[in-house]
Amino acid sequence: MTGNSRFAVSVHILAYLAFRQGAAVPSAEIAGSVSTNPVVIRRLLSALVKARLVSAQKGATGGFTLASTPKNISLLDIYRAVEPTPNHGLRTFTPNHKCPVGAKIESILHGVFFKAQAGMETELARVTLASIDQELRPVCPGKK
Amino acid sequence: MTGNSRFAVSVHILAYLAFRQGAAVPSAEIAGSVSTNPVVIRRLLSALVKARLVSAQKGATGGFTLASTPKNISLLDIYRAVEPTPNHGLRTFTPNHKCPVGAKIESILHGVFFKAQAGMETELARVTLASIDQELRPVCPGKK
DNA sequence: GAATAAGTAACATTATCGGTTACATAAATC
DNA sequence: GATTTATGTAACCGATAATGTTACTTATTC
Repeated sequence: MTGNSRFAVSVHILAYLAFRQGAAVPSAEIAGSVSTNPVVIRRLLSALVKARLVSAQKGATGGFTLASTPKNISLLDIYRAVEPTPNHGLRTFTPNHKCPVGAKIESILHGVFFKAQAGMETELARVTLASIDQELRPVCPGKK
Repeated sequence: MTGNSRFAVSVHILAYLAFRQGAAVPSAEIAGSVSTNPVVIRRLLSALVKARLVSAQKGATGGFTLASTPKNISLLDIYRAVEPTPNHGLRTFTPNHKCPVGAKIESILHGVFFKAQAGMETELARVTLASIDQELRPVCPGKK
């Protein structure tokens, strides 16, 4: 969870694809739902395609579709596809190794962050696209 | 966990104070261990003092000391003191509410992020300054 | 009153992110 | 096969945020 909206938008994208039930959806349509530029959507979809969560079809009648069933896609899958390796602020953190504290704190912090990250990912792994789709659908049951 | 190093540096600061065992430590000394400017340290300490984790003393012989024993300070306490309310990228996320997906996804994501955050905080709550101090100390057992 | 140190405002620098334009590539339809 | 539609990316701009730095005020000790 850095400060960006990549993960949030990506979940929105996949939720939208699930909602459209297998139709080939162009980036412009998704952008309309997210309220952003189609290129922003395509950038994220590029990562999601590489992670094999989504399939892309070029050309007229082309667009994006889910690569597996919503039940088989967890939010952790999405998170890992679009979030760069979490650095948790250790990017610019270079303590003074001549100090006994500075020398050891970095590896200690790595351990802490690893556990914190694992705790978060456990929760993300519990949620599937199918469960989100369920939350989404009841409100508009007749949608094609 | 945003993208900044506030939390990492803050843990370093408090670990340093624990290591110095009750001595009044000036910001310049801490800055030497962290390898940064004393003002950066004081800025974070300002938040830590407000959260009652640290006491400050002005003037000659002044400096900072822990406000409670390392055993009673968890990393979650530190996290909450220095990290602004986590927004997880929902800051700039304003989907199209006219779309059935855009209308509901925001509250769904809030729920997801809340759970993910809770999973992370549970892990941070498990770690105390005392346990970090223990990891730090064996290497230089004779330090005053 | 001299020295030390916290507290804080102000500013510069840099990095990152989101949005945008532009263009190449590919596929379907006429 | 030309037109249309859509993905795939590169390139750039502007806003925002984080970090470092200078400078100055306030408070305390000696």
